[in-house]
Amino acid sequence: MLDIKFIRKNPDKATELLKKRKHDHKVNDLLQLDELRREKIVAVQNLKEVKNQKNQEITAAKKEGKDFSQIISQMKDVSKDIKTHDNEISEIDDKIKTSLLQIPNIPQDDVPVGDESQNEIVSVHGEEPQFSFTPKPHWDLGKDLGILETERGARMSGSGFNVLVGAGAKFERALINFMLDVQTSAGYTEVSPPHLVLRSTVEGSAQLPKMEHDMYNTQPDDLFLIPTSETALVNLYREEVLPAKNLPIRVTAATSCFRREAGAAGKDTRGLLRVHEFKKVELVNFVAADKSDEALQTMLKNAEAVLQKLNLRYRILLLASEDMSFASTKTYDLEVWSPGVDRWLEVSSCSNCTDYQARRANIRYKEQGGKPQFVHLLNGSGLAVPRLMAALWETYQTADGHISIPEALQPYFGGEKEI
RNA sequence: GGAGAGGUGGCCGAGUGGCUUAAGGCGGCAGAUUGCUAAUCUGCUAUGGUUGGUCAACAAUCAUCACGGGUUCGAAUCCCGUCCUCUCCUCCA
Repeated sequence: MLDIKFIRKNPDKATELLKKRKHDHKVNDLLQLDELRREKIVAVQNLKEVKNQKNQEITAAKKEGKDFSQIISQMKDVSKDIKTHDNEISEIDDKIKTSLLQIPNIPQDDVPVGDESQNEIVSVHGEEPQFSFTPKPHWDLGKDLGILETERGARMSGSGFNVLVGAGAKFERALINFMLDVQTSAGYTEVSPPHLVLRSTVEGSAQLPKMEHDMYNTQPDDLFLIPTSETALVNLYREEVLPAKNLPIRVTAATSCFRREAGAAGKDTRGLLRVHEFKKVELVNFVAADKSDEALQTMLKNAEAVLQKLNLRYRILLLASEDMSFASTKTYDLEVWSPGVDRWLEVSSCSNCTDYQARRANIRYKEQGGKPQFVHLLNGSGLAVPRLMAALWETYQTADGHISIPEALQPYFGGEKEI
């Protein structure tokens, strides 16, 4: 969430910046609540001061054996007033919090304004692969080679679920190990978090209440299946004050991700393009407030490294203000070229969320002798497995319907060169 | 799942209704002293909110003893609920 002090001091600026996201929030209503809250606090604070004084008088009187019944009868009313005010304040607090949670983060100055048609292509890398034949889409390759079972997956779990078999399953495992090795040698610490998390954890990473219907919830314990390991990783240090010398903290995790994708049925869902359960290597950075711009560039390079080592054609997009996720101030997407489906596929999204998530999850850092302040959080994929695998299969397919193993992956594949 | 014990500041640990603006210790910071990497002494030691201020140092004030309710003029302390930790039993990859 945003800092209400920022909104209080710059209401016009805040409104203007949020317009970039097509977010028409009633900032004035929020500020009125804020003012009311402060009035109430001043009032109740004075009452409590009286209460504390009188309590001391009672203590003294009792010690000296004097009568203090009159003070007590005065205090009954004061205490009642305090309770009334406190209740009102906590109601106002709830409203303010709800309001703040509906306000997205503010885009940075160099973010293009508008919807996804305004996304900027920053750069395109690698050559378009050439074929002497018509390249197959990955679902045909997978089916013909017996390594991807979409029908059997759907039979056991419904549409949007698939089964990898034999070399397909091995390919996925090789890819994950490869990507984790790339990121850990780039300085990331590997983490294996839970896949089920508490409601409060999901709230901490800003996915509730907005995303509730996009997530799988389990009963009777009310645990949520993580839609991305970002959910777990961001919460690693919730409610903590980190020593500044420990920063930056860079963590990576390979986890399954679970998404209901409600409303997306039928759209770009074939094969591995959009599934309910998939594996992804995630990158999360906790950095000092003045280091997050730089960290975003580094994180983008970390994600790109995977595509480069696999010799894939890809491009970098700078997302427009309305296309970014709620918490982000600036987001780069990585899209890989997938010749069989003849499309660019999104395999990573790297965002600088500044202090937006940290304020909500209360993650701070502190210089020795300094004051705590909120860390800046960045997250990015490094990368999402199914679409990357689709692009690899399609790019590396051979005329006789096989798939050659990219050189970088061969060590993870027992030295084999072809499926 | 069953039985029991517990949750107090950065850490240890006292505290069974007002004398706690949380004792004492450890650690940390600053200073004093000492002929040396030690000892001793003194002071300081959290977070958040609100108000005042050249919104920066700071000052005042309120809140915070796992969390949320309740009883009371008054709660770290009593009552209820929740969460977590430990021990034993049960179960189990």
